[in-house]
Order: sequence, then structure tokens, then C-alpha cells
Amino acid sequence: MADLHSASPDNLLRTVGIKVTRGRVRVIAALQAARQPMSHAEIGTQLGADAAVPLDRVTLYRILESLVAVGLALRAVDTRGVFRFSAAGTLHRHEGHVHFRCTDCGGVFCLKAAPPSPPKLPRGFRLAAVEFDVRGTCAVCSARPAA
Amino acid sequence: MADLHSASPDNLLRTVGIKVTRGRVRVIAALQAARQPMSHAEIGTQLGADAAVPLDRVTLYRILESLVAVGLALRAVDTRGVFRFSAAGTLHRHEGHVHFRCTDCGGVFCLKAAPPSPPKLPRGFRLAAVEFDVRGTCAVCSARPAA
DNA sequence: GCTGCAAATGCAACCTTGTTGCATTCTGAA
DNA sequence: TTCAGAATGCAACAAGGTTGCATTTGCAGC
Ligand SMILES: [Mn+2]
Ligand SMILES: [Mn+2]
Ligand SMILES: [Zn+2]
Ligand SMILES: [Zn+2]
Repeated sequence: MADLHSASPDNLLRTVGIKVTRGRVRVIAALQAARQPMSHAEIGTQLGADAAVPLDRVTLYRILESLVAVGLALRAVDTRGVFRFSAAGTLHRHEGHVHFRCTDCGGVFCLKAAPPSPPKLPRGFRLAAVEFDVRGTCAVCSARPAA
Repeated sequence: MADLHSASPDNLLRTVGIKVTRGRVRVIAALQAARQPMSHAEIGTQLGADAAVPLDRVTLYRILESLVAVGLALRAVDTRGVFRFSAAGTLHRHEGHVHFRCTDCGGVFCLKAAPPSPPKLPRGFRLAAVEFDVRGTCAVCSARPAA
């Protein structure tokens, strides 16, 4: 089982069955190279900097949306209310375990615990999604003195 | 120190030593009456609805800021990246049960199920909050034909 | 290698959330 | 009652995020 950062963007996209486009490849590569989850603005800046062809702002949003939808990226909200994205992988299944979100750096960490089962709903209610959100500060951010 | 659970907005404000203004009193009252944390927009809508005198949008932000600063309100970021505010010292506690969020009407419903216990964290990680987010459509929205 | 169609993109416009500056009004202590 | 500092209202701004629509592009089928 390859780790998150080893599979090529092209192969990841083909594996999940969505089109391989220049934009998606560039975004996945950027997320894989990142040491921390990136905001939309950070990705846009970096992509605009190291490439002759800039990526449209809206297209970037839609690329991130599509990557999250197929599980190739994870999305979290940092303490300032900004979405931050990190690379995931097809080979890594995220359904079977709980995630920890660092509210400081926006990082998402896989825990070993199994997700809780959904509760009983009142009559007529229809369940669509269940999300167990565990938040706090990761080891790195907890060690670092507060800003 | 006065009991935060039973004090009136006026007394709460006097206790913490900031000025008692019409706006602050109304906001505290709204937060105390709320069954769940409210967004800035929700507070603004409610205050605009049941009062002849609407509250300026910016003033509301500054009121919430001041209440958080003195500890009379709590601020959190929800999964959509929006700040939500709750009164500190209200009687309705939401820690003891799970919530259901209707993705259609936006309503939040208190369920009878107990929240799952937080999982074991890796060394150095610090837990801040655990949120069990159950989403879907409520009874009313499920019954109504899709728009 | 073509062809055709759905998927993806670019662009303009728009919405929401949150902030800043400044003149005016209000609170509450002296 | 006075009045300085705190709070408010209004206008303008900024960033994050979304929507609609015309155009381009990936890629499956031939
Ligand atoms: Mn995971
Ligand atoms: Mn509740
Ligand atoms: Zn962290
Ligand atoms: Zn509903």
C-alpha cells in the first residue's frame, strides 16, 4: 500500500475515474509537496508563481471540490474559518477510522479509532452523512509557543 | 462574582464591567434563549424580526466581539467555516446529546443519543472539542417533495 | 486517427462573512 | 449636570466562496 505522497497525480485521477486535466494534476502535485494543509489562496499563489499558465480562481475551487468528492483531498476548517486542503490517496481508505483536525495548522490526522455508529433518528428523518469531528492541536502545534 | 446562570443581561454586563447598552442586552437575551449556537446572520435576522429597531450589522459584530472578550459569549467555527456564538452560563447544555442538522432547511435538532466518547490521541496531541455531526433531511423536509 | 458528447474550464458577476475609518451618540462616573 | 471615553451607524473595503453561461478539452467509441 503506497503512502499518500508516492502515487502520481495522473494515476490517482485515473484510479478514481475522473478526467486527467492539467489543473488537477498541478493541484494534486502541490498538495502532495506541501508539508501542511494549504488554503485555496496559498495553492493559487504557488501555482501562479511556478507556472507560466495561471489557474483560474473559480476553476481552482472546482478542482478542489472534485478532489474532495472523490477522496483525493481532505478539507478542514481552520480557526479563522478558512478551508484548508491536504492530499489523500485512493490507496488510503478514510472510511474506517476517525480523524483529528488541528485547529491551529489545519492538519488532518488519521486516528486508530473506529467511527461511532449513527444514532437512532426520530420518525421521518433521513440520514445522509455522519461526521465525527475531533478537534484540538496536534503535537507540533501544541509544542510550539502560542502566537 | 454573580451567578452567570441566573443573572439578567443587565447584571451580567455590570458584573464584567462593560457598558450596558440596548444592543448588548438584546444580543445576550437572544443567545440565552437560543437552543443552539447562533451565527451572526441568524442573530441579526432574529433581532431584526422581533424588534422595531434593527441592529447595525457592524455593531452586531462588535457587540459579539466585546461579549467574547469578557467571557459572556463563546465563539466556535462550524463545519462550514462560519462563526457561531453561544451564551456563557446558559441553562441549556448541549454537551450531553447529539445533534442532527437538516441540509435542506438548515435546522438543528437535539437527539436523545449520547455523544460518543473521544478516541485515544497520539502523544503530544491536545483535545479541544469533539463534535458528532449527523446530517440529512428532517421529517418535514423529507415529506415535502423535492424543490 | 477521427468524432461527438459530457466534463472541465474561463470569465464576469454576485453573495456572504468579516473588517476598518470616521463622525455622531450614548453611558456612567465624577 | 457635565463630559471623556465607550459604543454606535454608515460607508467603504477585502477575502472567501458561489453561480451562470459560453467555450474548450478529455476520452470513449468507432
Ligand atoms: Mn484517514
Ligand atoms: Mn441540543
Ligand atoms: Zn497542528
Ligand atoms: Zn429540514
